[in-house]
Amino acid sequence: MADYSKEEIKRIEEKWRAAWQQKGVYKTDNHSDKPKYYVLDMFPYPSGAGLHVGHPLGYIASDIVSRYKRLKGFNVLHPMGFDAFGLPAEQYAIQTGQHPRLTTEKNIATYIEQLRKIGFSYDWDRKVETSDPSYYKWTQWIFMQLFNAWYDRNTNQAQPIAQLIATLDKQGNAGINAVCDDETPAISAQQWSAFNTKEKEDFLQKYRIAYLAETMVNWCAALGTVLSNDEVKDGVSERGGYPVERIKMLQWNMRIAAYAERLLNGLDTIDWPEPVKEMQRNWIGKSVGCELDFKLADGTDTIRVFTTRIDTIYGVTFMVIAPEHELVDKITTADQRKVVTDYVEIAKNRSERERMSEVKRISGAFTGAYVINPFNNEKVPVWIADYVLAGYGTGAVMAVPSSDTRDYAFAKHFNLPIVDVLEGPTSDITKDNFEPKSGSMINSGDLNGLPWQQAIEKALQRVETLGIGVRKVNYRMRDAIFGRQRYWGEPFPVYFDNGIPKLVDEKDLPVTLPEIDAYKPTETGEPPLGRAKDWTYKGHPYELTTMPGWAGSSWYWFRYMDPKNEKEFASKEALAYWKDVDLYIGGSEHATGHLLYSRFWNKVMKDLGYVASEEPFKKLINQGHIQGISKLAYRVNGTSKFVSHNLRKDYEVTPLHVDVTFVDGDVLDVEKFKNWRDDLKNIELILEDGKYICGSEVDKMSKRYYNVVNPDDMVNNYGADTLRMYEMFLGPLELSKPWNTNGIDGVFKFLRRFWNLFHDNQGAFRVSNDEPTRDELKVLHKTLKKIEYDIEHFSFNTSVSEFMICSNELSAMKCNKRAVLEPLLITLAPFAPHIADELWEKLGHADTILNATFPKHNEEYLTESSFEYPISINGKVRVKMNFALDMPKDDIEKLVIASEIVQKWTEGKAPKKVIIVPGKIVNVVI
RNA sequence: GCCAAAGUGGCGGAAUUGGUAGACGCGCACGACUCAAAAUCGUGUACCGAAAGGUGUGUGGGUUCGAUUCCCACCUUUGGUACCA
Repeated sequence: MADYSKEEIKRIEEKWRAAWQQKGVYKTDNHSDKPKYYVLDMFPYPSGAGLHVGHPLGYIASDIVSRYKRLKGFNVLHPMGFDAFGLPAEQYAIQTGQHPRLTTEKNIATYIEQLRKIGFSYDWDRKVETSDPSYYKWTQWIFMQLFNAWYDRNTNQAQPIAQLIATLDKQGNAGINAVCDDETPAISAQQWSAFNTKEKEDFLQKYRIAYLAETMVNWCAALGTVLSNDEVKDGVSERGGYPVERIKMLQWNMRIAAYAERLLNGLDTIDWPEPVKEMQRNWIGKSVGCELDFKLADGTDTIRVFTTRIDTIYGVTFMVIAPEHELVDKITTADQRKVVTDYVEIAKNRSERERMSEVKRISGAFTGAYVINPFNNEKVPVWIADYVLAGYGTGAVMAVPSSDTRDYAFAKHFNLPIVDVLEGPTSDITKDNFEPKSGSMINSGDLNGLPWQQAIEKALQRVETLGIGVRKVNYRMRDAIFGRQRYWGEPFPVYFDNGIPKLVDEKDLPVTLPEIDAYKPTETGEPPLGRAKDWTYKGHPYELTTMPGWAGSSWYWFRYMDPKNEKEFASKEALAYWKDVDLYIGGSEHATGHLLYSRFWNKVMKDLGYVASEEPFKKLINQGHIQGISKLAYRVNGTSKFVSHNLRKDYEVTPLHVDVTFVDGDVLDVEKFKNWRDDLKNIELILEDGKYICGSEVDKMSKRYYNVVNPDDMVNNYGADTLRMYEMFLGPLELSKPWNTNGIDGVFKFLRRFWNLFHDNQGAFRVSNDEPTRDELKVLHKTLKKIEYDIEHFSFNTSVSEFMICSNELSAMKCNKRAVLEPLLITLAPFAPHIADELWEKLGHADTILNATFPKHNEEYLTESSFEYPISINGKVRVKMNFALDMPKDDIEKLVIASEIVQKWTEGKAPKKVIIVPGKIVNVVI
């Protein structure tokens, strides 16, 4: 006899997971007549804490879509792998000496077992691990392609470096329109050929997409490595929260800025959440304007500024240059020298963090120099201030205090003149409604009277005619730093021959990580790889930094297409068949990191002819985060006493995170708590009503807060099917929400009720072959329609509701008919695969339900001949009346007006108006 | 500060194009079964009111026969961003 009991669930679920594995039902073929569908999850970093209930949220959703698409006749690729290089394993290695590979492998094994228990339809034969040499061989290979490429603005794509060299041989760099370093000089073919090997390579580095350069980097001393901009949050490292400072260093970089415009335009072609697109747009930060020269009043030099508001040039009352600007020293006058030097010194030593926390503080110094405004020949003073950044534009701005809030604040603070140049209702900077992009020009010579947009164009033309500047587009996005002074990452396929960086031969890939004695920098401050003994290539030293975490994840979706290929990163056929990812599910925290870098690498690989699509991920969905509910106990400061939640106001207390497994509701299990740690053995508790009540707060689910809920426990208690459906039932996929198990019983009961539809009171399987009634068919087809609609719209919480409604209705009808239950079971299979295959087998099918066909709903069963109209009076529903759907409006109106209830409200008078919306509503206006 | 998303019962949430607000589930209450409890099943459950009725989707206004849905202003929460000229 088979109840849907705890024991039976365990038996069923294990039975099917074993059967699926043994039969290889999730193996995906690269050859098929069926249309392809590629569903991808953002692969996890395998942390030591294991999977918590938040991780599977997106995986369950993608698994439902995968299974649904398969039932719909698609050949579905649904792989999983691991982003296995990363800092935590290395930090652990530094502390314990344990090789990060061992930690990582152990964690991956845990993850796989946890994932297996939830019944995902991953094709594990396609698993990738970024730290596996057979994988990072190809990460290195792609790096080599990037090293051997430059960006040609004429064709607007990356080109082989050999082609650039050929041009340099022939004509120097004249006529080359490339994205390259700013200070790249113009050279002739003669100069080029006169270069020695080192000079040639140094010159090429200014063009390569992967290149070495002295750049300002975010140096994190505590982690002993540099970090990319997206790894730094609020001046501290995103992982660990250590301070970060800006220093100059020779580093590997990626010329992602070359792709700024294409990365921006591509956003309009992909189906991604608008907030993510917006974040990428902001990150790219395009601004259109011009650069123009201001001559110094003494005629010695010119200072070039970048502005987007050339229309306001008559309002320029001073100029500001960055403290790091190259002309600071030169133009500063003798009597201002001390002030300026002092200021530069302070600005230099202010850490990034201080600068950020002191955004509101206004500081600066006058250089003593003046420049001439080329439009009106007026003399304006030149200041230095750290609100002007050296790295953006030209590091100099023409200050217009009447239309820029920062310039305004600066002018107010130092008592500098302000000249209004815009006139309009929102053009006054002293008013709250100030809007810089509004109004028409005043006090602006021949620009007077023009709206600001037209004034920009006219002023631009004048700049061009005078030959003092050019139109210019600037991007906020910088090139990405690509090296890390760490051990646990991909080694570069690069060695140094007399200081010249060279690529290893392709046949010598992969360059594997050498074994070292300790996972920290050398005594001389070199990266950990400096410890490797005899680690050379043909007698030359290797590059000692490793690639950043995002290297391996910037192309992994291609590897899944053909994961075992030893000759190519993926075969041409596999790439041609799978093309790109149809659905990508993951967290929005990757908006400006992984998702941008992946688009970048994809575009380079497309330019070089390796892949076909311009964009890697056609549709993206951000799943929300499941937060943890932390439990708090309150230690009375300086004592070994803990006070219960509601009494804590009377004491000075420090909250302590308590392991959530010690707490039932709000009540602390005192014994477990005391036995938790040695320092808690002898504590004294101040109770309320004889209990210790804990406080709660919502935190990230993390080991650190002792609030992690493990999916294994949920699977043991309720089964994987219940866990899967419950996570979907919690609410919309995109929403973040704290984990609580309050509603899980409801989902469990639903599955049992569903099971019971197939069984009699004694638990015997009993399904009848009788013809279903029209009502039963209506329930069935209504459900089929709704479930299909919901899956197509990624609204899984409402599908679970619909299943519940359907099973409630069929239970009430005591329907156990095969013709109804069988199609219903197929629609449930993507959500609850274990119970589905079990019942499918009991229905007499030899093959798994995965190979069934998703049933089509039939509108015929859903059409009604009549409708129960809500009759509202002045918009409030008062009564319901049933009318045939084809009844003429006039007849409905007569019957409604004549009805007792309406008569009561109208008091016999004729209503002002009667609105009848067929099939929807009747509204009587009185 | 700026950009984006979101505010609906005791709780999670539903309402697909402007058309019955609160589906579904949890919780709670009552009832059945039971010596009893658990489990299970059934009934009820936005708020005020005995009822008639009234009030209700963050707040205030507007458009409309009709607004959770559209428009304007504001408040709150969450995420992103940090002087980008």
